[in-house]
Amino acid sequence: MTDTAWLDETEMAAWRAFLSTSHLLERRIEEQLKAAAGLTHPQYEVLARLADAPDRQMRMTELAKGVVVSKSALTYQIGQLEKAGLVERTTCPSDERGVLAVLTDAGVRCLERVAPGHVEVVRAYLIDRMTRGELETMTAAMRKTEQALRQ
Amino acid sequence: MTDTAWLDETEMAAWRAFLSTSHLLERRIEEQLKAAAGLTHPQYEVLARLADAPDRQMRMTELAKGVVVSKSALTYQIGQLEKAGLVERTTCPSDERGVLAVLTDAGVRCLERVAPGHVEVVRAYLIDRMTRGELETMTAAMRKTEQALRQ
DNA sequence: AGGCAGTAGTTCAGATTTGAACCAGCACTC
DNA sequence: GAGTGCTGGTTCAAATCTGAACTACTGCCT
Repeated sequence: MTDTAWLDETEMAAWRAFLSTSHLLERRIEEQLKAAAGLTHPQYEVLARLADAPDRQMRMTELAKGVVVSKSALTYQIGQLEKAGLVERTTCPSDERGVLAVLTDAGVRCLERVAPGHVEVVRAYLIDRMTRGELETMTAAMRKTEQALRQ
Repeated sequence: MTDTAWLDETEMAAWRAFLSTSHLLERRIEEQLKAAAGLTHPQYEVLARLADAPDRQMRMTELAKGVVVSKSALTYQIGQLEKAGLVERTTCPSDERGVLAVLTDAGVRCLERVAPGHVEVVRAYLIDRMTRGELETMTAAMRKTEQALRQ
């Protein structure tokens, strides 16, 4: 415990920049989605993931892992989206205890309506401010961390 | 609204990687801090910022901006840290409405005790997985976004 | 001085998140 | 085919976050 490998200037700057930026961006996205459609960011992510999935449906646990929220948070959010008519629950045919979240037609339309504004923000603040090279470098770096954190 | 500039493969991959990674890392850090000292990540950040500040003290608003939380969240967290004896509140001498959050000696000791483990995680999952070049590239990219988001 | 817009913090209500406890169904063993 | 351990989701209580009032003080402007 005595020989801690502290972060040097460069490393600390990198960490702080990463941390602040991710929080600031999260905030901005949340604000935009709330204003545009009354959605939270996790809710949007759920819709987006489902839209990409085969048959527009996914298992709860799989979805939770993709969106990176706890199982209980997902249960809650799917409940909200269900109330809003954007998602439906079905019991999984192959596994009786499983639940499939299915994107409804209303959900598809909602996503189509909201996506442009959302992408706009992601682009304006993050993507379009990087060169192609930076983009690829960052992705590579993020992927390494992501992989490590997913075990 | 018809001509949305969607994200191409590379851009989408970058965005997804960034998003997932930041959430996963946040989760891991939160878990580590909770286990090691019963602190939340924002709480740790408050202590760390104060430790770096002249006289180990900072104005509430300034601190809130640094840590990237709402003013009310900071009020709450400072309350918690105060209960734990790690921080104290002082009224600002130059501005009667202002409040200074001051790190106590106990706060310093707590930070000294917790910091190594925290840095360890940041290093193990993020910093040490990047080359120096990647580190610098990422920092540059993050800084651009950060600056844009801070107006 | 007196008034007034703006800033600093707090309070408050409402929404969301998390981990732990829990129930049910699957899968494997003996 | 009963027993056992695991996995999938939900429920629950507690903690935290946010934005919207609200109060108090500052700094100008006249």
